[in-house]
Amino acid sequence: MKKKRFPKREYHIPFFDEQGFERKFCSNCSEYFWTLIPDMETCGEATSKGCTQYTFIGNPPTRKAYNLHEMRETFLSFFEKRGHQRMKPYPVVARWRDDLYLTSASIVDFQPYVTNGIVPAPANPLVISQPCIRLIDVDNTGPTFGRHLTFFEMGGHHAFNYPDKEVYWKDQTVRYHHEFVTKELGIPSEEVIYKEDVWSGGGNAGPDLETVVRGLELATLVFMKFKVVNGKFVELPIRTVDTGYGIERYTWISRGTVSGFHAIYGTILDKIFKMASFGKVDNNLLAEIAQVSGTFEPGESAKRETSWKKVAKQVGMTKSELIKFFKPIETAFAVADHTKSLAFLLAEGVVPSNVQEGYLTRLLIRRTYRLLRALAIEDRLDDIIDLQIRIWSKDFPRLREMHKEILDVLSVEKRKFEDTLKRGDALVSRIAQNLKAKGKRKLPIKTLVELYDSHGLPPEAVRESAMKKGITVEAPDDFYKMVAERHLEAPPKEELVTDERLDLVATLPETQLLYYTDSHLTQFESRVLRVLKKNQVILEKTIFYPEGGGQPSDKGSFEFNGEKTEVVDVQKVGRVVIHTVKDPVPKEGGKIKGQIDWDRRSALMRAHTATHLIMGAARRVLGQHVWQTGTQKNVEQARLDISHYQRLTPEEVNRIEVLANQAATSMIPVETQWLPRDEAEAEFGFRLYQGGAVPGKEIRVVKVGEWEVEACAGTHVGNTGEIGFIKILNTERIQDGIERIVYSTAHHAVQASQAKEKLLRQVADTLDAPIDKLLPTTKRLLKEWKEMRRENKRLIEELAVLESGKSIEQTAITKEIDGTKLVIQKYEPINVNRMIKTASKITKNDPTSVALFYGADKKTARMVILAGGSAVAKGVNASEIAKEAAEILGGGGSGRPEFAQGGGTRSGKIGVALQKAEDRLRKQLSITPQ
RNA sequence: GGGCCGGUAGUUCAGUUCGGAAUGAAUGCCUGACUUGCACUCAGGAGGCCGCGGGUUCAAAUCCCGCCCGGUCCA
Repeated sequence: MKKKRFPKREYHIPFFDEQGFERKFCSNCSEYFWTLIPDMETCGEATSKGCTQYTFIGNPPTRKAYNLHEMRETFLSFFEKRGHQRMKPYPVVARWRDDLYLTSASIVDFQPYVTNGIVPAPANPLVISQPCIRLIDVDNTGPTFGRHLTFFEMGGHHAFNYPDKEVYWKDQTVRYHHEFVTKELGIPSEEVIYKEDVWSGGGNAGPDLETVVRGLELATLVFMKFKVVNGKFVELPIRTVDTGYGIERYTWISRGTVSGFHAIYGTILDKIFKMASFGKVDNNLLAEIAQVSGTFEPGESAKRETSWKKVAKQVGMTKSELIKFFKPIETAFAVADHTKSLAFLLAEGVVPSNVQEGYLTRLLIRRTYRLLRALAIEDRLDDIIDLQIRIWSKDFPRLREMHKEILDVLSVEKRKFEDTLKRGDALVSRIAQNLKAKGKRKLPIKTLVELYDSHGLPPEAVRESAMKKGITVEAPDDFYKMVAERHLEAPPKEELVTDERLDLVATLPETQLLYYTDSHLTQFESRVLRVLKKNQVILEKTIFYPEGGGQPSDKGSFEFNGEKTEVVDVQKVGRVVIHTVKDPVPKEGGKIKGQIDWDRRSALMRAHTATHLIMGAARRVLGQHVWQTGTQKNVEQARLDISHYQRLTPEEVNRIEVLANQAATSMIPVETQWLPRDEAEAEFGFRLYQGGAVPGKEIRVVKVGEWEVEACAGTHVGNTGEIGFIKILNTERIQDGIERIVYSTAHHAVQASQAKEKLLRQVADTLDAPIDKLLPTTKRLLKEWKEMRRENKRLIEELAVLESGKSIEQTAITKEIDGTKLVIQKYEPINVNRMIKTASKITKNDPTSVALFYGADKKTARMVILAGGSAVAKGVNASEIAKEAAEILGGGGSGRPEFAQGGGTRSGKIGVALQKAEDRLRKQLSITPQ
């Protein structure tokens, strides 16, 4: 595949000519780059293709050494002094976006509304140091000595160039960067290389320059100017300067330490080393490896192997020597990084679960746990997280605020994983035991895949357990591909529903939304603007709320020209509200008088506001990690799904219910207002986005006093007092980490309580006990029932003993057939259990006997045949007898030679069946030579 | 949101493929023997709505459908 390239002119800026930069072609990696050194042959980046090595280890090019805090501050104030407004960092969880879970770059903060022009930039130009999490680099964190991290800060200075307002573009961007690294940091100009590249992501693209110093890429200067449409580049109206300065990498290069982790995590890394009892690490050797670590190819395991070999050769070690030395260090590196990611994720209130960012977090926790286990310090996870919180909360105080919750969530999650591993160990042991019993020594690949997919056991864990039982485990290279294949059978269906009505309404004016002007309007008049197919009516204005935000649409009626029609559904398409009506349909241009079903609407409004109250209550009871993950309001009941890391206890539910009702009876006014997006975010924070990402320039903020503030498009009561009464009916676990709360309001809540009371009364009536004695009565009945059952069992046993003795001879027909005693006995009413027990006793007492017991009523006939040991030895086969005799009864039968049963519906034929059984028995005895 | 695995004695699990006695196993518990006592060992015993509700069948822990609960993988 040929690499997409932009022509030279996209990169050729006046600054390069002014300074004497020349464009060169790297003979090694075939990339173009700009440099001040005329005879430079390779690009100067320490890539896996081996263009060069790192030359800053032990020899930093900057004027002084910075720590992370200093480097961030230096970066921010440098740009602040040059006209950029400093922005506060956004959360690492991108709640304002529905296309991303985590903040992976500084530009993410301003997408899509700023970059597509819907919302003006909060400042222009601006500068920010944005904490980012990139789990895509999880495998490369460690082996590349700090080049890859799951957690890093991206320094970004951004400029948004509008058609009518140019801020700055390529030339100035490069000038800023160059000034920063040379003047501010003191790196000599000729040490700075600018590599040409093509950037694309998130549907946008543009040329970019990677800046490289002494082998290490430090920043990427992206000039976002295209939109990718069907694989082609289309010019964007707004051109965005999107720069990414790796604050950690600048810190590293300024210190010249043996790894980036040493530069960023100094004391934390020391402590991890100490916990893992590393002793003295040979830093000279480590530095040697670090210098060539650019060779390390990010990516899958096959490439990794060759990378190890290459690195080993360069430092003059064998591969296994290298691994033995470096593997634990690499693991400690990854631990330092991952635990920082975790601290930030959990501080944002992410709850580990099996969905969305919760799942990513769970994977990271489990991975970290395994790394710690490899170092034999899995019990120190808390201590390390604690260190991270202490160190970084100086710059990010939220970490400190969430300290307790972070550790709580972590301990629950850790316990869950330990349980999984313990269960897994037992399971693998049993499987291994079975394999050994069958004389096998290898675990089948299929089992290995299933253990991972169904039980969450990675191959290493399986190997560990299986080895103890002497079973070997080999994981194929394409193991995870095989896991993926198991999921291929049901490919996720991709539905791309484009509403064709969007085109139809595009030319129409925006519908005036009267339900926002006054949510308590019940009637209105409007002109009919347009009538579409299928009775779809568009008005100038409406009080009908269209379905959205978990709130169903209003219903009601239109009156026009003395006629009346029913409104059955209301949807919002684009900026227009579409009412679906029954017949008759009003005419375009005519007037209608509309009325909504107020009982329905007011119930929905109460439910919606109640949802906000419960949300506020849940957060107060359970903690700051509680977020809304879904909601649905209906007239009779509503539900709210929230993130929480444990099952809700009945006590917690009661407390939530009490708090929510207190909020309701406190008569809190509900205020709604439209605010510019950035203003709303600034005032209320990202907690606004409970219902997920909200589109648009202005967002509607619904504020219930100090209780709860959310961005919400729904209709609400004017005062919480209107809700009256909230009753939580039920809670259930939707996913791991997501609890659903179901509730009703006002008279629906009363009705729901009454329904439960009715049930209770019915139970009481059935048991003929008063309600307040229900519990002891039920307990007593259950106890008695158990006793009776036991007594019944005992009696059958006792009866069997008695009957199998002398007494049976008085009632049963006994026949002597060739030394075998056939005992035929009738049991009515049919009691199979009793037949079996008695027959069993008889054949045990007298092994020469065969018991043929039967019973029949109007509907069915049953037979039980048991043969004693010596009868079986003579050739008696009860199973055959049962089968043949039961056929006559129109049913079937089977069993073993000494025990069988059968039956059928033709109970009238029982006599014939018995005869058949006896015939068969005679035959069995006669054909056996004796 | 989709897939997979599981729910049987207080606990950990066999048994479900192919319907036919839960003589279930281990451990824990109780009683007794041994012992100064404990532990060990031995003998005996108690302990099961086979997750819930339907269906099929002469017969369901087992097959089918629905639900509940837990685990896990993927997006």
